[in-house]
Amino acid sequence: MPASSDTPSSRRERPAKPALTRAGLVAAAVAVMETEGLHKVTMRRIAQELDTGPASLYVYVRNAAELHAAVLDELLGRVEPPSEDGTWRERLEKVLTSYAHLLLDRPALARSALVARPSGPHYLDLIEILLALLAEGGVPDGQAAWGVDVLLQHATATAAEHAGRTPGARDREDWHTLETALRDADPGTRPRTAALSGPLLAGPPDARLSWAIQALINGILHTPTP
Amino acid sequence: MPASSDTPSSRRERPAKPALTRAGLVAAAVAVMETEGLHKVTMRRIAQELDTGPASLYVYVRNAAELHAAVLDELLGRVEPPSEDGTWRERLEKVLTSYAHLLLDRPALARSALVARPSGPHYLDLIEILLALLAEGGVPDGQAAWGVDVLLQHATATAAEHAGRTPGARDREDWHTLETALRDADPGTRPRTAALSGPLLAGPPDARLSWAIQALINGILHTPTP
DNA sequence: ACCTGAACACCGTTCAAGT
DNA sequence: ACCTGAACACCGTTCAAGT
Repeated sequence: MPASSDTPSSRRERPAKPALTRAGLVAAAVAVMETEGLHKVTMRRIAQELDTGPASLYVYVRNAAELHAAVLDELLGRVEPPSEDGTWRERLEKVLTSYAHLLLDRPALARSALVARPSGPHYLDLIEILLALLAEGGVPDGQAAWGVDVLLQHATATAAEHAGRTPGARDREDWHTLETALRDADPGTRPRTAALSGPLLAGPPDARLSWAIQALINGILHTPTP
Repeated sequence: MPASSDTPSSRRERPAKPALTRAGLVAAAVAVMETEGLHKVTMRRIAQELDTGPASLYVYVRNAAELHAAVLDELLGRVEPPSEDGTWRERLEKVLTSYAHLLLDRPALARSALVARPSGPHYLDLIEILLALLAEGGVPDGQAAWGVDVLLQHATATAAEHAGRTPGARDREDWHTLETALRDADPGTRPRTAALSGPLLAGPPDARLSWAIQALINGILHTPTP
């Protein structure tokens, strides 16, 4: 620990540049993500945060994508573990909802989770938890294995999808465009869309997520693998 | 028009720079995407293709994301319409499979489809088709409306997910990392994962997609909306 | 081994100026 | 109105050189 030779708060109160480690790098990246969003988690920005040049980071991380993946896994550590009481279905829904909300609050991370192939320890923990709950519900092994993928994929995609809907977001317009396109569908050429524009757009995200999770569970439970 | 003082096919046979239009811009973008991939569809690259500067494109398109969305919608026009024969389930699966394969062949586009909020005419056509098929199957309106979202989301996410698995891909490693992480799961700490690592990884993409679509349909069919 | 300054090869977007 | 050169403010990654 070389953080020794400093007189009490010398130059500008900076806490004596700690040695660079992978953990420190990831921690800095998480901090920047929480305060400024994932789009600021760039090699250059994090390097600056750590008082070095971008080239230095490549000692600990293969590329920028790997850094984003590490940030994601860090966050996955905050998924709430299954509660003690309730049916397996309720507990399963709770875990997935907790996961979804984590991402719902971090739009850009949700989008990156969809595109990255997570493989960190916290992601593996999450898979184990979901498999255990499905086993508890008596879901056959093969269906459980394939089902976990579908469940996580849906929760992630939903978070990424609704991420743009928040007040201050850049891409609110995209939503508005789709909304009006559906609402203004011509009953002549697109009758079903016109008739269902209400339900297509209706429902708070939470209600839709909850319904989708239950529908997914029902499907997984009742559809044998080949 | 300063392109006048040319003798028949002067300088390098270039076919007399056609007037710029939105359609021409999108066509150029689609061409570049098909030949070089979406990551080459940048404002600068397309501008170069059209013999102009990047600033000129902003007359027809608000930003790069809108250009990508236009390319996506163009491609959605190639989804196969439902066949005449077969049950509604079979026809529904075929449409979704056709959609998924379109994206499976274009990794980067699949990823962008997941993150963009499509609202083009071809996307609306697709929604109409899916709603009609679900109606034919007797799926209640509310469930059909919410179900369409889940079905499209799954097909898109699956395409994006398996996109990286192709031979020449950059991110093959991501897959390999997850694969070995699952296969090497410690039976002590992650027993379910260790036991199911086979099924978790098994199955050709087509079989998994087909199973998931059927599971989704079953779930949608048997889960009433609130 | 670890670290880094500097460079390479790109981006998207804006804006003042031209036609 | 439409178009554009040039600039602004960024990127990721590599590499030769330093310690």
